[in-house]
Amino acid sequence: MLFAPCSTCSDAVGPMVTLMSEPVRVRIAPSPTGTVHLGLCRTALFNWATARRRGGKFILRIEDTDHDRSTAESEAAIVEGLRWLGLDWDEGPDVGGPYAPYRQSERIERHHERAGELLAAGHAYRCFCTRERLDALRAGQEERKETARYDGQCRDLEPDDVERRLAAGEPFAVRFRVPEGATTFDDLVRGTVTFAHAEVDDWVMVRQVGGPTYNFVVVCDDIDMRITEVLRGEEHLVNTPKQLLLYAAFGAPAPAFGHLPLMLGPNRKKLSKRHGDTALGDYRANGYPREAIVNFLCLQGWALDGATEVFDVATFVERFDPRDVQKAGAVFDFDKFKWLSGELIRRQPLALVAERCAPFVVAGGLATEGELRERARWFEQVVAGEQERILLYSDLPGRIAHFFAADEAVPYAADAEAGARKHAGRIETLAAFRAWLAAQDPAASAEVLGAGAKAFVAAAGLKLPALFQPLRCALTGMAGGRDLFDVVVLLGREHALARIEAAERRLA
RNA sequence: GGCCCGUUCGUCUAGUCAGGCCUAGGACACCAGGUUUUCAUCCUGGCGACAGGGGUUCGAAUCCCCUACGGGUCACCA
Repeated sequence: MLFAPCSTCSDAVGPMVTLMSEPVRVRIAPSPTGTVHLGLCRTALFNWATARRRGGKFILRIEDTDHDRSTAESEAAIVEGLRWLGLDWDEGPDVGGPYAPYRQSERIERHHERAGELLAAGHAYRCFCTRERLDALRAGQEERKETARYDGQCRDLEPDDVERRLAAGEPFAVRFRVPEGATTFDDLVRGTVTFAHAEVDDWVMVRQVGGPTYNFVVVCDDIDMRITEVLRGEEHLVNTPKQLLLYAAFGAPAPAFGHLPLMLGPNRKKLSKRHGDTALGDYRANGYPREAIVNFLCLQGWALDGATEVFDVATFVERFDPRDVQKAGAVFDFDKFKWLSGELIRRQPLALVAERCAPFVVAGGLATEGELRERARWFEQVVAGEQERILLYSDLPGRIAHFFAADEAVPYAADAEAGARKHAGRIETLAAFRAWLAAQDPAASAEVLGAGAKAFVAAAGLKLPALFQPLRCALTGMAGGRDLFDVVVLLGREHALARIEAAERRLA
């Protein structure tokens, strides 16, 4: 439908808006009960991409209805962690928005109000059953190998009876009255899914003590916040009929649902702490670039074109469609994650890599932040030689520690020293090379020194390793690594000479 | 156990909706070469999968059914 152009504000806004499909509103609704799990990050990423791609809104809502387990620290960690990944939200507890508050614990009154509506309309009923009775009921059902479910004892109490018990102050829970029939919905990821209502229990919406439960508040809030699409983990698939029934009871349009495949551990079960790190903070602390984390998370259940593995988040936003998401669970491949990390680091600008590595160098005790800043150009050159060799930012300190060592005490790795000692004439060769190096122009470049060194070796009638292996050990104490003359230049000639002289004693 | 979902190389996946373009493509890992003073990068090659069985069809990884296996979920947790 088209609107007649408004005379006072006649631009394209009116018609444009109506021509576009209704703006999508998606959300991520974590419970602040622990560390920021990678599964949450992926769900957030997919929802965020949905909103950004289609010009909609992405909302952060904190599900802290479990008072005992929810903490402010955890909420802060979620906000901080998701932002660190590069996600942003249009509405949330920290940024506000038109449907505030965005913390469920602050919406309790509204939930009670909504429960009252369902009670009044007969879609819900009060249940006076005690915990003991329910426990006994379940125990009996389990013993007879029956499906544990509520037996409907309070489903059709006489109104008088209810009044009397209320007046007597008997505590009650509110249960949803599940109707006969079945619920079918079109899952964005899985296609048509059907649940028979006989399988859906008359579940508790409001506890006797402790307030409204998840399945109830999530729907209340999603309705109030005008959520149009729900992308969440597959563990929620079985909750969907309960929630759809609630939308129907409220007479509210239901959002589209899409259930993402679970992220699995090597044991093919839900990724858990037992089989490696699951918290975003672990990867962050281990030196994974945020870009690699995002890229890898994209690859868990989704593929760009089946061939391109490395891509940026803008490309993901441009191309992501929940309908392309894989249905089967994805086993978390730690090796590939690490490979991707290295791949991303190699593509980053040198200055950025240096900046990201610096904290790890400081934490490794090699230098202070101030020292690195003072020698920023030098440090960048040090990083330059390692950029293509490290997989994680945290790999750097171990690889460049020798630059910070005392010349006479460069730690020699066993394989480096063994390689050096293979050469019988090593001491003489090193001494001769030291004399040669001392005679070179102190400002000579690595290229010039390298070419000169090769000529030196040839003139001495040696093979290249006869010089390079002992020399590499002398300068770096390592068996492999960057161009040796880069090391000489970075070290400064005096230090290089001192290290060679020390090696002449240490390798004797 | 009931219900629901799923099943392509060891792993992540393309191809499945619109059956022939698939003697099933890419990536990680692994193996073998090459490049490099060394290590890493990089290049080349190799290994390696449509869970099984029926059907529909001229033709099935793709559609249908059954079986097997795997996962999720069965709370007054979220």
